[in-house]
Amino acid sequence: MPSGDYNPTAVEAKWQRQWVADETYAYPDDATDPNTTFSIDTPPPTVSGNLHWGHVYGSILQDIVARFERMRGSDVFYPFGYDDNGIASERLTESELGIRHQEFDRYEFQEKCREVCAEYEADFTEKMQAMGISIDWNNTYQTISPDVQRVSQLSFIDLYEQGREYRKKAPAIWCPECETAISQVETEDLEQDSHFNDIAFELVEAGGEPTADAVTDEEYEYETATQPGDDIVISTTRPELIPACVSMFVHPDDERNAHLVGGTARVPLFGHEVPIYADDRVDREKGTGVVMCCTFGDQTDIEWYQAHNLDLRVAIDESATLTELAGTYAGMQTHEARDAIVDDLDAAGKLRDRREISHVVQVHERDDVPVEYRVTEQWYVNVLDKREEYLQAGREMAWFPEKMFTRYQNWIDGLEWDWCISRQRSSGIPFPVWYCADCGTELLAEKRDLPVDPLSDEPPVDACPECGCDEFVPEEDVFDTWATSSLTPLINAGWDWDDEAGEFTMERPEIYPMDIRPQGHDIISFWLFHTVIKCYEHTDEVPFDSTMINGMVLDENREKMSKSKGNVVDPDSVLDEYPVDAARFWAAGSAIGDDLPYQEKGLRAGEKLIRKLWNASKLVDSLAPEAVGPPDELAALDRWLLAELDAEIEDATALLANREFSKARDGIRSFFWGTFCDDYLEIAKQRLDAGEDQSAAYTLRTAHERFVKLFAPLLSHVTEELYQEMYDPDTSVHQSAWPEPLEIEANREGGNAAMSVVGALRKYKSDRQLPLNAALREIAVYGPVEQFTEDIRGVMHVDELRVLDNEPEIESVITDVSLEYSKVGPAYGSQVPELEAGIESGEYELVGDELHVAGEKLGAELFAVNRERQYVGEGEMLEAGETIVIVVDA
RNA sequence: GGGCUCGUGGUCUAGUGGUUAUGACGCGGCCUUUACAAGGCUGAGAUCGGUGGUUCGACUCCGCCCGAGCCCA
Repeated sequence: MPSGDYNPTAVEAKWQRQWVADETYAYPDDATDPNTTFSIDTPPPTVSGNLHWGHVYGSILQDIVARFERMRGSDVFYPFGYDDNGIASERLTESELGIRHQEFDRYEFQEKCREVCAEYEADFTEKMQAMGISIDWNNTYQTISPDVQRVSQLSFIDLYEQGREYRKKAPAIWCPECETAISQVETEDLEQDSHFNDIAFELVEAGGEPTADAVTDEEYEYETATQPGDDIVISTTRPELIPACVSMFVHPDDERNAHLVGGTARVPLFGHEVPIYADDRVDREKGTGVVMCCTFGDQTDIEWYQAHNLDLRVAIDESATLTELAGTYAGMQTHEARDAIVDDLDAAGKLRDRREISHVVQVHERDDVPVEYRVTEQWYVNVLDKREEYLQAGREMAWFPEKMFTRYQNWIDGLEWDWCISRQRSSGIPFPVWYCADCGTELLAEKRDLPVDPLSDEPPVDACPECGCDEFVPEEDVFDTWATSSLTPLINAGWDWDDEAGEFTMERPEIYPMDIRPQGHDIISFWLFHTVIKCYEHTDEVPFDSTMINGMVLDENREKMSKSKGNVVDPDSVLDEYPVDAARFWAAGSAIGDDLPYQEKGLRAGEKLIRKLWNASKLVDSLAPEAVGPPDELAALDRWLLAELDAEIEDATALLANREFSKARDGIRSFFWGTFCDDYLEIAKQRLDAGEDQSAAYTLRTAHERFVKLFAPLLSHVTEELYQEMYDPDTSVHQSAWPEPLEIEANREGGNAAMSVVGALRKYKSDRQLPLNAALREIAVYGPVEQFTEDIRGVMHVDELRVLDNEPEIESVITDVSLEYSKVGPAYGSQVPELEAGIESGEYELVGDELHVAGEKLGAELFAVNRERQYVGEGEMLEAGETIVIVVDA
């Protein structure tokens, strides 16, 4: 039985261990009915570091949903995965061991990744279990495991067979540090200090005659080139790219330089001649109006390369080293070459100016190294051709909150590239592909053989079906991380290929499509999108019935947490100090989709609620220690409490079903604290102290058990302790049934009136600095409290309470007339100010139940008369809403 | 630069056209009612980011501006 102070440290740890040992949250083996399963597809955390506060927040929100749906009777499928293939995990391994992947044989490096990830995963698992998240620990996966590799390769082959993948040699975004292609979504902007270098190219031949304006433009820093041999000055932050220069551009509206179009210029130091074109993608705001195009400095260069069919001059290789094309600079790193070329330009008199600027560069998000653009052969998934269909797929999901669908829509609207899924990395899932050494035909593995590794496995044929050649080149690339982590619904459902039947199958068809996909709003665009479209292509079904989008966790000052700012909240130190249930209370304070600042006072408020629940439970247990059956007749106050609780249960259920955690939490909390503890419990205590009272005992236990259940999804540990101590030592509260309304008839109006009488008497005593248990000799009440007089008397220590049949002697003075604007507005429109002026100046009359003002007659429903009531009889009158309380004799 | 979201007492937050704007934390005052003083009662504290507009009426709808977050360029 609950006694003493609540000890969360011991209690929480006890249940956490027991839940895991008992497999309390295991998904039943025999579940087969899609209508009674509730499946959650959690995005597996990328194994790239330790658990952070954002994980804590997101996990708790998922867990609240899981616990709520479980109590509502569903077989909840709540798996857990680790995303441990891909660049993030490789980089973790490199930094953890202080190595570079290039230094090792591929398999050796993979082994090291497995070892490092295993340590991090074990630690992560321990922490998730120490938060009591109701994950089914029998259903876990790692994206690098052989069975997931099989799913991933099956997905590749299926999409290939559907004609939705292609291999192409094209400019791709490249990380020179990781030495791999990366996708657009893996880049981010970074503000960097740099220099603008004004470099003089030599005009070889103009395309036409310059206008008079061109030559005399005085606003311009440099003279316009008009004659062969004149300087054309360009500004660039990347002078090391001039060996890769293939053309120059001016804006079509640029009259000053219009004559250059069609001509050619000579690149300084390198001497090659490049054509000059017009293109409206030239930024006229920055630089000199003339720009160079190199293959490749940025995305515009790629667009120009494709639009104007330019040459390809590759001056930078996969490791950001200059190539032979760079002549004497070959072998230098880009930053070395940059300095050397600037020095040489200066020496040659070609450097006109050099000034410091700060500008935004595209970097790889994993290492902040500026990306390059390289023409390489990569695999792509078609996405651009089905935008409308994928948008429709997104529309078919329920979005919590709805407004987040816009993110998905904007992402699709802005798509410009197909999805590059190949990576030139060591540790990842291999493409199940070989190429004919002779004709290049693509040969895919047989589905039954998966997973395969082309580097060690043989292709499925002895000779090329196209040319008969018997030599094959294995594909060395591996899949992009998201090519696999976008398959989690299929991984969870046990998607596979039945070779005999020649069809795809699912081990757990009842969980697919999955009921909910929770995630942060930052990953809607790539992770959610990719998951929706890939699963949709494989199954012709949208993989999720609903998606729940949580906001970001911010620091106490509402700023984003980041290591560089040093404002990161460490979960371990918070959970050393506060119970997990307190963190759960804090997390449940979020409106879904909104960002939530970490607030220590939020955790303290959680602690207070836990303590209040514990203490109230102790009192309930001491007042009604044994289970009692329903009495023949429930007292009016008990019916009132249970009916009010019914209403709260209906509200809370609807709110939780709609993932409105904050409102559900605050509603349950304030009803429990205010109505149950402050109002009802004080009275029930009096009744039970006075003697046996089956009605009160039954109501106390019934209501309390329902509170324990209502709080269970939110405060999962303390409720488990209370439930098993007080109600059922053999069942977890989390496996018990969510409360249904009892639908007891009650005089709710009378009960509420009685509570306002109690409130008024408390205020009366408080105002007079009396103790709350001070006795009052006699009071009179005018209001519907007949059934509650004994309750009021007991709790407020009133000797005599009379209920008045008639309104007591009251003199009322009209203080104001207020209009019912929602009715007056539509009816009188622009006349409203006249009515208001009439009331304000007192030029109105009350005739019967009509208000005559400004020449209009307003019916009773259009206004209300406010009166100040003054009691003129014996004793003192207190206001208690509609009810009147008179303290006749204190 | 573009899109989306957010801006409400000192702090966090409810409130999408109509009384006196919700609650919590903090703050002031009072009260030992044997579950809880980490409690109870009560009080003060907000020109609802700014500015124009629509409307009889705007925290709420629209335009612009400022600030923050995310995504994209």
